[in-house]
Amino acid sequence: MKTRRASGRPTIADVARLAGVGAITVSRAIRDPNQVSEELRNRIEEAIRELNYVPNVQAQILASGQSNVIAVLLPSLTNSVYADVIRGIYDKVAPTRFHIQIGNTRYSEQEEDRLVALFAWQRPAAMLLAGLDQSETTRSFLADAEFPIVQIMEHGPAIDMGIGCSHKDAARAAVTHLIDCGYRRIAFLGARKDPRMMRRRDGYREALAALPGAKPIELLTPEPSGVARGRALFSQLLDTATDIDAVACGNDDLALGALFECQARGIAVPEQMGIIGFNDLEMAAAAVPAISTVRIDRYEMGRRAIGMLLDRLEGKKVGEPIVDIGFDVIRRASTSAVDQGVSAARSAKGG
Amino acid sequence: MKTRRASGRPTIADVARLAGVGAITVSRAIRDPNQVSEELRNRIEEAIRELNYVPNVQAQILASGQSNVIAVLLPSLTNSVYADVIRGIYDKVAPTRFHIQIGNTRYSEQEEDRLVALFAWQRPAAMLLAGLDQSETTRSFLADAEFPIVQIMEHGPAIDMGIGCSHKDAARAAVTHLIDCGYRRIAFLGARKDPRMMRRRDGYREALAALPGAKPIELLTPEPSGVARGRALFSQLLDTATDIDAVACGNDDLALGALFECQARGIAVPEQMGIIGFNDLEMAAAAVPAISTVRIDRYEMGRRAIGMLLDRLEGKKVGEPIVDIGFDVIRRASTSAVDQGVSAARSAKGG
DNA sequence: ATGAAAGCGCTAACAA
DNA sequence: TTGTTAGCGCTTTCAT
Repeated sequence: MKTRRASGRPTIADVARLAGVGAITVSRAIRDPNQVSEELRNRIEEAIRELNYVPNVQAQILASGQSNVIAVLLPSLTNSVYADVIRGIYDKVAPTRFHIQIGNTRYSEQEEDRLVALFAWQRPAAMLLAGLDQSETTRSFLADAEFPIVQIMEHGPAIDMGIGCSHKDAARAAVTHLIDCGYRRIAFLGARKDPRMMRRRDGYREALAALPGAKPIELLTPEPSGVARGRALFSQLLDTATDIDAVACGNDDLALGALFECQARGIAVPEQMGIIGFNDLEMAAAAVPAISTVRIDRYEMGRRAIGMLLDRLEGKKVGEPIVDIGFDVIRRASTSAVDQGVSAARSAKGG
Repeated sequence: MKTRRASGRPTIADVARLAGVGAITVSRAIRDPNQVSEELRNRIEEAIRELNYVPNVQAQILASGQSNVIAVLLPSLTNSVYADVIRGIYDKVAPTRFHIQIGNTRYSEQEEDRLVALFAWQRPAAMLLAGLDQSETTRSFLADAEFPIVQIMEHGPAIDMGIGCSHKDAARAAVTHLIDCGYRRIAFLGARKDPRMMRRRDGYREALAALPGAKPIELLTPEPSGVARGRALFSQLLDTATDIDAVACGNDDLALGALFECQARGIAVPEQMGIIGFNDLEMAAAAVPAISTVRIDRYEMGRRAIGMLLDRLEGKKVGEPIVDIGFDVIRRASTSAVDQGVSAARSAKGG
C-alpha cells in the first residue's frame, strides 16, 4: 500500500528493532551517549555496525531545526590569499559536524548582497564574510540575523565578530621600512581597488606624510591584479616618474611584476630601486633578489574565524569578539643593499 | 497540545492557505509552474511574495529523496591549478539548484578513501574526483555507486566519466620542443611525486628516448612544490650535473625557481639554459625572460566536468563520457634565443 | 534512563 | 488540473 519510496538504506527504526530498543534511544545514543545506559549503548552500537547505519543528515536537520552549514562568502577563489584562508577554514571545520558552503562574490558588492540573502534564507548555522565594507542593506540585514557572523581580513568594527589586521597600519609600516632604508622618492602601485587595497594606499600616504617634502606618486588600476599587470603598471610609472627610487606594491603579484620590469630594464634592485610587496606569497622569498613584504597569517586567520563561530555555536563564550591578528614586515634583499638578512618587525596587539 | 517548535518562518501550508489552494499545488507551482493553471499560479506567486516564503531545502530533500549536493574531492585547495578548476566548477553550478561540497584529500590516497566514503554516505547527487589513481577499494566502491561520477585532470579510463588530458603526452611535447630548439642535455625537475607529476616524468623520458645518445637526468622530491623548492632543486642539480643545457620542470613553480637560480648564478636564459614549465600560471608569461610552458584549460575543464554531471542528472545523454581536453605548448623566450614570440602548438583531439 | 506519540516541511502516490 | 493522504527519517514533548 503505502511503501512510497524509501531510500533503501537502514533507518534509525531498523537499528532500534535490531537492538531491541526504542528509536529515540538510538537517537540519544548517537547524539549524547551518556544519556543511555552502557548495556543499551553497546547493543545499539553493535546494531549500527551490523546494519552499516549512517544517520540521514537532512532528516536530522529538519527534525531538530539545527542547520550544519557554515556559509562562507569570499571575493575570490583563485587568489592565493583566499586559498590560504580557505585551507584554514576547511582544516578547522573538518572534524566537526559542520559543512562549508562557499560563495564567490567576485569583489562585487551587488553579488555579495545577492549571495548573503540567498545563503541567509537557507538558515545557515553561521556565516563568514570577507572585509568590513558590506553594503548598508546587507549590514542591517545581517545585524539582526540569528546566526553568528564573523568578518575576516580587516580589523575594525564588525557586525558581530571579526578577525584581521589593519591594512593601513601594515602598509604604513612597509613604507616606513622603505624610508628607514634610505629611499626617498617612493611610489605606490595598486590594482583591483578593493577596500583592502585602498586602505593600503592610505597607509602609504600616512607614511609619506611623515617624510618632509615627499609627495605621493600613485598608480592604481581597477583591473584585477597579477604579475603581468604589475609589470605593465610599473613600466608605465617608470616612463612618467623617472626619478623614483622605491615602490611599495599593494600585493606581491604586483611586486614581482615590478621586479621583472626592473630586470628587463637593467635597473638594479635594491641599489637603484627598492621594492616591497604585501602578503608574503611563497614566491616572494625565492625571487632574485628576495622581495620584502608584509606577512599576515591567513591560514591562522581562517582557522580562528571558524573557531570563533564554533565557540558561539557551542554556547561557549568567545574571548574577544574583535581580534587583531597583526602583521609582520618581512625585510628581504629587495629593500636594502646592505642588510640582506630576513628579519621581521612584529606588530599586532592580538595574539 | 502538540505545537512543538516551528521555525517561525512561513511554510508551504501558509502560502496555500493565503492563496486558497492545496499545499501540493503550491509545491507544483514552485517546481514546475506549467502543471498549474495560470490563475492559481498568479495567486500563489502573490502569496509567496507577500509572506516572503522561501522553501525549506532540507524538507524538500527529505521528502523527495533528491540530494542537491555535488561532492568535489580535490588534492589541494591552495594550488593555483585547482583554484582555477574550482572557479570553473562554481561558475557552472551557481545558476543551478545544486551546491558544491568540497573535500581536501591533501594528495593522500588514504584521505581520499576516507572522504569518498564519508561523502558517499551523504548520498550526493554526483561526485567529482581528481585523477584516475584512486585506490582499488574506492574504485570498486564507486563503480556501483548510483550517482554519476566525473574524474578530471587526466585522460584515460574513468570509473564513469572523465575529462582531462594526457600529462605524459603534454610533457613529451614540451621536452620535444626543447629538443627542437637545439637543447641536448635536458634535465627534469619534479616535486610532490603525485600521479600527474610522474606521468610528466614519463613523457620526459619518452621524448629523450627519441634523442640519440641522450640519457635522463632527473631530480624529483616527494616534498610539496614551490618556487623556493624549484630554486633549491635546480641548484642541487647544477652542482652535480654541470653540463646540462636545459631543464623541463614538472610545473611553473619549479620553473620560476629554476629561472631565479639561473639569475642568481648569472646563467643566461635561454642562451646557456633553456627552461620550460607546466600549467601556464599567470606569472610565467611575465617573467624575464618569459617562461615557456604547457597550457591546459583548467577553468574550462572544471566547467565541462560539472556540465557532464548536470547533463546526466537531468537525464540528458552525455556525448562523450571520456573527453580529452588537450593542451598547448606555449613557446616563450625561455626556450629560444631567436624566437621570442609567443606561439602555440595545439594538441588535443577533444574540442 | 527509556519510550510513545506527534510533527519538522515537504512531496509521491493515488484519486477525483 | 487539483486535492487528500501518507510518510521521508529524525527529534521533540511528555509520560513513565
